[in-house]
Amino acid sequence: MNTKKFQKTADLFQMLSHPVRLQMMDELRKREACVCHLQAVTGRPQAYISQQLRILRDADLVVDEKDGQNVFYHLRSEAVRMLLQELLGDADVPSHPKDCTCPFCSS
Amino acid sequence: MNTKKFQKTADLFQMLSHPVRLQMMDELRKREACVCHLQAVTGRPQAYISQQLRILRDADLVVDEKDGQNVFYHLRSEAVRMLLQELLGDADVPSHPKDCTCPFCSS
DNA sequence: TAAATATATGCAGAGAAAGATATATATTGA
DNA sequence: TCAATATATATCTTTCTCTGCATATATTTA
Repeated sequence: MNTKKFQKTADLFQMLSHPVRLQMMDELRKREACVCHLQAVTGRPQAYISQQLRILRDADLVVDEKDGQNVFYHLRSEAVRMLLQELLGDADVPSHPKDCTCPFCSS
Repeated sequence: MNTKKFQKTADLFQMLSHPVRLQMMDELRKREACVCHLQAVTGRPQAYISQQLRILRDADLVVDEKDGQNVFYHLRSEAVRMLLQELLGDADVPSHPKDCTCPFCSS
């Protein structure tokens, strides 16, 4: 059935139709980031970020990579990166929130 | 606030995260189409199609143009057309359902 | 003019899905 | 042990989706 093709595409759009997930992915296209960084950037609690990351991981939109204490996430799909590029414009420089203790922010 | 940028983009994705609306837009990128054509293509009742078209119209994704008895819709945003191109592939030839009485199908 | 057709719109209700929040526990590494 | 993270669960609220039905309007045709 052709319906499946549209359903699959609709599911992808569903993943992306979420302001916080979008903000997280926008941050991720600047540079890989750990949970605490995304916490600081979005102002959301850790459990919330973890939940959204799991949703993104289950949808194959991000990949995680453990490095010592931290788990760093980065975008997986080049197509999604291009989508974000088209709709959000060029990637900004990475945020540098004061209340983030990740290696990037504390250095 | 930056939140608005993500919200706006999320709203666009929300519009697109709907299989029937996607199917309708997929048909529209092949050729302009009237309500009855989209009815035949999707197998949905007229009121349903009109409702979804209004949602798409309110989101500036489609434009309507009256021609005699029929109202023809076409895609408005080139960016959305490119999105569909990227995610759904090349546009197919227009559908030609038997139970459609529109000028294109009855000729 | 009367009837048929195409379309738009509104409303109501039911069910499903999504979102936010809080909490508790487990794992792992420094 | 502490800090970072993952995961599970529960609840509450909101939004979406679909359907059905009724109606209004404009246009075309008989």
